[in-house]
Amino acid sequence: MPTLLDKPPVTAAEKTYLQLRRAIVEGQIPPAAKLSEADLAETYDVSRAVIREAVGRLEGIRLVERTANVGARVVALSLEALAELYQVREALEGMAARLAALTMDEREVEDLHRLLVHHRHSIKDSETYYQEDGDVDFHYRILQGSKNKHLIALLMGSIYHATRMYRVQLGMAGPRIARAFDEHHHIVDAIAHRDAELAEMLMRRHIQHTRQEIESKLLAQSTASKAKLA
Amino acid sequence: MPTLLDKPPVTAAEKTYLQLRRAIVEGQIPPAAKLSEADLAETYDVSRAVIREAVGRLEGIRLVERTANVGARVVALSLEALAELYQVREALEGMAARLAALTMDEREVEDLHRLLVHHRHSIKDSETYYQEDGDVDFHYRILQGSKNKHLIALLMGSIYHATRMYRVQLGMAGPRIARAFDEHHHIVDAIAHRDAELAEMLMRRHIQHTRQEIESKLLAQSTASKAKLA
DNA sequence: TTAGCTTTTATTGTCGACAATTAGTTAGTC
DNA sequence: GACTAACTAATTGTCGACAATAAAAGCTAA
Repeated sequence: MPTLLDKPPVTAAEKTYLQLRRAIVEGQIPPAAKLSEADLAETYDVSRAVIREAVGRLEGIRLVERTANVGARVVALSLEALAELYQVREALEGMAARLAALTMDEREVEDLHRLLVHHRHSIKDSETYYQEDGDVDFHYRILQGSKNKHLIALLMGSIYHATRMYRVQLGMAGPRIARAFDEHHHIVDAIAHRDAELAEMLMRRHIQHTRQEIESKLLAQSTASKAKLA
Repeated sequence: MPTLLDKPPVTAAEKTYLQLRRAIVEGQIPPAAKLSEADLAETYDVSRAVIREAVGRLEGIRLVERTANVGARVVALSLEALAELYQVREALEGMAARLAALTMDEREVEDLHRLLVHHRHSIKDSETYYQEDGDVDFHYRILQGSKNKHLIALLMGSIYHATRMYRVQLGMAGPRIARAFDEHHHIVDAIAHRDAELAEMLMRRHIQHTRQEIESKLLAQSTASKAKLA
């Protein structure tokens, strides 16, 4: 998965930020967990100042909530927060698809088609191969095609991490394969035809479906844990 | 203007953050200016650690860009950055209006109408009274009506500050009065009628018009400074 | 046993100092 | 005069220590 920071980190704070972000998103540090600066400083072998910088940045991308004089905590996952996240994502990625339809050049569109062909082969060869990476790659390409750095920073610097966090916690292998592929295909067609309106609409619908999938999984999980109590 | 942080700041870092943010948005610290931690620490009578926290937060809301080992600089204003900002704003506020149409209750909608009536009187009594505040208040109300905390945080915590910064630098007194009022009115009508689609469309168009206004002002200003050289 | 108050402990916020890096200045060469 | 290398100064990044605050623990009375 390409990231905004493909360059190696320069400062210890940045390196620690990346490490912490990964630990949170992948679940080593679970949702709602309290973050202790002293503990983390020991774990990562840096001073507390470095941890504070890193945690401050994690707060900025909404993976962490900080309370003055109390400390920082990983955000808790909830249906409400998920809905809010996906409404934001829908708006931003809809706009990204719209812009992509207007600004992507022929070669970029070709690359996108080629990516789809590649994904189709992956689906046939192995249903577990390239599932989430394919989806992420697809969205990444559209986003780059938007040519809007602000949009890119918002989605890749923040939204996508939160999205991934839900997936990891729900043990989701990746997005729906066949239907998602169809949706990808239609989106690319709209972009290729420079139909910004349609591209946006299809992307937004695609995001809505993804949201529904995660919501039902989250509901099923909380129902299952309730059944355990009975 | 109501802010997300109506409570007085608890920590020195937060207080300094608010002060710095204001200084940047209102132009006391101009765009592209280099920020010196030592100078700022002296100016605000705090330690450098406090400044670093505050500047880190300003980076998180994209008012400041930081380079490792070099320092921080207020973002430069440009046509390109303005376009990107407004594309993001359009997507988010369009979504906010859509959600407001779906979630605002009758009393909230009434309050919104009352606000419009109040604005109409302000326009008649004095064309300079409540111009920008009215617009901001309007958008604030819609945003609150969306009931999406993530959306609210993005717009009020970041986007609106950048928007204000452009206005201040361009010496703009506020938004277009008569036409903006009409647009506000249509948006409120759509919300009152629970027409989410229309509310979103009208809000997005409203934002587009605002963008065009700022762009032409920015162009006029850069043309004028070029004419001075000749 | 529970609730409220006080004390203790742990943690966060801020400080000044040292280490590391970059930008600016100066001297030498062509 | 222009360019380059070396040196110096300024600034940023990180450190450990102290101050301030909240949470936890302990004690007492009802």
